[in-house]
Amino acid sequence: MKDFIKVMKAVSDTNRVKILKMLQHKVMCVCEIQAALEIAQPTVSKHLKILEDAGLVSFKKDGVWVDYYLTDGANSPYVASFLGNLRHWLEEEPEVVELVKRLPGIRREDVCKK
Amino acid sequence: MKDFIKVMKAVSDTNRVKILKMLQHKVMCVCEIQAALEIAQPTVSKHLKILEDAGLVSFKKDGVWVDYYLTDGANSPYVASFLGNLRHWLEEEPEVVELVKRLPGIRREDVCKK
DNA sequence: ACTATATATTTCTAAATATGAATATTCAAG
DNA sequence: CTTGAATATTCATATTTAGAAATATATAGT
Repeated sequence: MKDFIKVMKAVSDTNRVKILKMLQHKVMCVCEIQAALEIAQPTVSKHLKILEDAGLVSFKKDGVWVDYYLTDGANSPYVASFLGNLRHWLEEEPEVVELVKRLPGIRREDVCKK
Repeated sequence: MKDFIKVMKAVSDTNRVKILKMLQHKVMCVCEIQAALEIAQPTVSKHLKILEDAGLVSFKKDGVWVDYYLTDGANSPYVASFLGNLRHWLEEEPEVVELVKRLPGIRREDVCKK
């Protein structure tokens, strides 16, 4: 039950859902996500930790950058089911459409290293 | 997005998930649910309202009693998908197994009207 | 109409949560 | 081994949420 609730709670926040929707399109580092969502960097890190604890995302370090990506949900039926459904869910949602449209223009070379 | 989050939040609470799991087995009135979960009656009513707002349950008045039951999720893909999955999810969960086992013994004739 | 029972609503409190500012850590480059 | 950039952690605060006690509403039976 604990694991189940953890996953559901993780996907009960708008910003976290937006992160998942973006990660459907490409692997992203923290500062890219930050730029896309326009929220503070620590807030992004915390959201990512919650998503990771739930088994929804994972990361790979690449130098200074930390690349986050969607998991395959192999160790949680809830995660697997959710990520599968999310592929077609919220595709028409204005906030998501807008985000995804801006996604190609958000590259770490431009966005970070201010 | 709003509706989506509403459903996810609704299913992010242990007691509400337990209510849904019980309603898979039978229609229940508020005092039966209260007896099963052993929490205060206003708390049960509030949980039921949250579940209803999310489209997960509905109710039918029967005299003084209010019978709650699972919806078919017809007006929300999120609800439909979730309730479908929940049928096989958490079936082995000790808390749920225990609850369901006690379910036949919880009848309004015995439980209410103290 | 009066009473008793089932349910809903209001109100308050404690705990959980999202957020950002400040700070710490990590890592690559010089 | 410093410096600078990316990320994580800590801390404080505002909002949300679960919970129950008190109260209100509704309905059946008398």
